[in-house]
Amino acid sequence: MAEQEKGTVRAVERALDILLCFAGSDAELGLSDISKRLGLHKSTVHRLLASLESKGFIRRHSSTEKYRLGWSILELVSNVYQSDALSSIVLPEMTRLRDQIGETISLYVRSGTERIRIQAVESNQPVRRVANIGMRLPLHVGASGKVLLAFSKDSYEELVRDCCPNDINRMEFLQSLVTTRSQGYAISIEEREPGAAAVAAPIFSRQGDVIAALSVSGPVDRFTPDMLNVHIEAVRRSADIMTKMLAH
Amino acid sequence: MAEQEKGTVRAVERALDILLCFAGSDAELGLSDISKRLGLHKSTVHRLLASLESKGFIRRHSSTEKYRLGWSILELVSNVYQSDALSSIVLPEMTRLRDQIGETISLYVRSGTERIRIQAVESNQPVRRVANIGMRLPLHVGASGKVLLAFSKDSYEELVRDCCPNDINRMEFLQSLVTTRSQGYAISIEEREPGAAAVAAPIFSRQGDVIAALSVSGPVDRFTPDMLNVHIEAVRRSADIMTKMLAH
DNA sequence: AACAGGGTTTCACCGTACGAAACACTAAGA
DNA sequence: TCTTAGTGTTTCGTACGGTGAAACCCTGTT
Repeated sequence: MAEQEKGTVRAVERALDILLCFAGSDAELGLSDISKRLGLHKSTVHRLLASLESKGFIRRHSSTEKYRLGWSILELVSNVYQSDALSSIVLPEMTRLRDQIGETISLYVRSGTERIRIQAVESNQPVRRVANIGMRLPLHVGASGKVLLAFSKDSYEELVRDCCPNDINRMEFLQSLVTTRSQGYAISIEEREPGAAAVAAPIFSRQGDVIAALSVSGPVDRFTPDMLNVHIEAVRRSADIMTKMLAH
Repeated sequence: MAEQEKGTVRAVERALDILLCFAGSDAELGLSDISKRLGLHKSTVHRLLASLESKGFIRRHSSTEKYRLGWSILELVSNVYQSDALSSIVLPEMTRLRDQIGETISLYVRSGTERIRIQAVESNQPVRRVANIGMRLPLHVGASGKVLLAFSKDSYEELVRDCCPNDINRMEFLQSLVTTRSQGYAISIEEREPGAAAVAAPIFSRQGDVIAALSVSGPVDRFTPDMLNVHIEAVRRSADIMTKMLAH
């Protein structure tokens, strides 16, 4: 479990860590599962779960008696999208782009040393990229990660220090960012995941800051050199349209 | 703010109450807004917000400096749907029903004395019902509420005690539940909201418990007596199909 | 019967969460 | 310019709330 930051409430952080145990694919968890996972005493977890349950963030399944996420999360999710003009404004264009090129479209934002997929429109093809909203991915690999970094206003020193793992060649890391920046897009061929490829381009705010990466992704065998050029052209055009949309 | 329950952690409940301040349409809130709304001291709210922010449940907007929901909510929402077989399994049938009759389709579950819309497929018509997922509504009014109550295994005494407000005629309340139960569906004509009408039917679990209400809703002028019969027939058939889907 | 593993309850204690107050900053009004 | 109002941030003493430990309860397995 993470160390407590200054000015925060330990009990609250612990409760939120419990919630985040469900951020993966675990549908339900028992009290002991959580206790072991977080290294907290059973009675502590019991109380924290009772608190989460009292506010509807956790519920117990009627037959298994194990804990699941509650409906309060749903109450909040509408607000996430309402308050985030970005993903709702650009959704129609993402859908259009998906229909145009037939691959899965995703929108990523940066959060510290990671990127989060905040919106996605999946391909309709039988074999497709599954794009779970809310998923966190490393920034240093993948087309979208490279775009978010390359167009970031942080210095290269900061980027290397914060986002480049020790087992990666720093010069190559930087070079890929420089390349991405001059090209205006980034490509990833099985860089993050075997069998998957992606092309990404940056979306800018009114002030010229990169605020998101728009990504086209799919099975690598569909990303032939010819198709790659088509995707690059399309994703860049759409990202430009979105940048303009967000300026109004 | 609600009283603290036994066996819960006050600090955690307070933090979750802060999160639930965003369950409405407030995109962003200031520290003082929250402090006033919940009756908590500013420094308390400050600490709780720092805790929520440390785990990504809250973020501060770069220009306004006010608080908004964070991306951690998105991380959890995928799991809500994955772990809730109900809404993902029945979504295709909801979409088909929407395409068949052209009105907004919603799925509600009961949570205490309220119902929550856990899934929705909106009409494509220019004038339509907007259906925010996660929305909480009272159980004692509206077609879906009546369905959830009428087919509940709770005794009528319990239902009246828990769900019937004091300013409502209890005999009429009970009578509407008895009617709903014998008909197998419920109708609401501007009962919950001016200009809106709905028809709802129950979805049952394998064990015969009502687990959700399937609702068709739209502008009341479109719910003529003829259309009403069409909607009743359609929603009941779909609810039956869904009940069978969930049995496998 | 014993054991394991799930969750629930009780209790002493101490350190964590709290409220109060001061502080810092900005904007608006006189 | 000064004052006031309002926002958020920091500091500090204290008491009570959160904690871990242990016992307990229940169910299932050997």
